[in-house]
Amino acid sequence: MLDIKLIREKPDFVRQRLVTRGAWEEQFIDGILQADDQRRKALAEVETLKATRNRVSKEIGALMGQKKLAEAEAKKAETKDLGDRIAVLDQQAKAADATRDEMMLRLPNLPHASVPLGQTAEDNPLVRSHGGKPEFAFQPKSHVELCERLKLVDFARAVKLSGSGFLLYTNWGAKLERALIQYMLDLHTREHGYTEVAPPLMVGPQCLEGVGQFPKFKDQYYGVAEGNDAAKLGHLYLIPTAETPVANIHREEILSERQLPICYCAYTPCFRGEAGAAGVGTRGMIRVHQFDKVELIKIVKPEDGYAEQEKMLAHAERILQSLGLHYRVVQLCTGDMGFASAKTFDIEVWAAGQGSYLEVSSVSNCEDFQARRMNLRFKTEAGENKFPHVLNGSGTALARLFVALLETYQQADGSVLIPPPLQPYLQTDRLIPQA
RNA sequence: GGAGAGAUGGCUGAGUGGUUUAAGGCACACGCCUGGAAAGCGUGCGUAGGUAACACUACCGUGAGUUCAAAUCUCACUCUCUCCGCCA
Repeated sequence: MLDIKLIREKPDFVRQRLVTRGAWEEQFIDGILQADDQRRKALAEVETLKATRNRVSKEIGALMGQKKLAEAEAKKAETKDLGDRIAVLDQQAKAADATRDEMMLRLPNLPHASVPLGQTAEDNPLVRSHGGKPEFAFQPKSHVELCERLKLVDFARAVKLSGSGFLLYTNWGAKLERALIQYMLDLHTREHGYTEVAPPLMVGPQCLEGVGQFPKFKDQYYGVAEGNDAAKLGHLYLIPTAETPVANIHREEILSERQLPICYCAYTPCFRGEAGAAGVGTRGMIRVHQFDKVELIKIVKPEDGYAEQEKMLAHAERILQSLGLHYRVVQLCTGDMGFASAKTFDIEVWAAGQGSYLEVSSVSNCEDFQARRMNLRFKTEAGENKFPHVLNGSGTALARLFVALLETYQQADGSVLIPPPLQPYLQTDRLIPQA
């Protein structure tokens, strides 16, 4: 959520920044200002009336104490109709408040001044590239073929269980998935200073609203019902990312400055309806309804926000570097950024079988946008309450990383080499085709 | 699912209609005292809106209601704890 004071004082600046994102929501600004004005006018009036009422009520109390009942009754008559006017104005202020907030929740974050202007992913500048594309003396295979030959994923039976867009990892596939998760958690907790958490996989709507997934993208997530009670549908949602529960851990709290920065990492499955994404049925593991991810979350002082984002990006890159994968980092342009983000870097790993780069990480600083929505604050040494910056980054997403590993390390004989960091977890240095 | 108890500021804990616009304690900050510290003493110390600054307004789980006046009375809901049942 944006600061209402900023909208009030610099509406044109806010409008202009929103337009750089291609956000049609800038049209809400006039409505917000109008509702805000109505709210403030109603409040100013009703507060004066309440002050009067409080004063007279106190006088009545004093008169009753002195047994001056007649005078007390006279005073009561005096304030009799005050209550009705207060009720009406209270109602007006509340209605204006609700109208304002509903629109405020629909405004995306403002891009940081350093974010390049652009409309689509085509306009995202390359930041850097690491390693080079692996070269093969043979035609590299797609992960789908490799998975089938190595019996790592049973695509057909997953469909039988849950429909398209789900994966059934088998044998070494399941082990490789688990090894990757554990390797990444170990690296981030041991060497990058993150505290591991294992959050709930179902959350209430306030968490989705807190990080900015609601209300705009409400139709993209899985709501769950308890038993056959359809009335309970929508009380809980399957998390689309660990960001949803983990960023909300300290919602509605006032942290002390000494606690910052708070750094969490979490492994969770992620559930996404991907409504509107044409042909989820894209063969393979690249776009699925459920995938695993190790997520990084930081809550930091505003002045540290962007330095911490660089560090988080380096932490995610370290995973790919240590696994010997070729990747590139791009910065998202204004038009391609997510709803809550002020500045985002994506990491894309090279998938030789696809002949393309796959997004495996997105590292965003949401500044105080989410903190405002969650009412998450910290108290400075000077005793002032401020909103911290909240950062999230994938470190990294599985499925696609799995794809890149297989396609990068495939050999002419159909086997796949396991890079050294994963060997202790798997107790093998290669996967060999099954009979 | 059944029965009971409860929800007050960072914590603890008083408060059953009007000097409570939340007592006392702990913790915290500053000062005095001290060679230094502890103890002791003094001052300050919730959140948000509002103001140049005051004033003022709201908030005692949430939402409605009664009243001139609600932490306090009424109703509904939510959550927590204890016991029972079912269950991995």
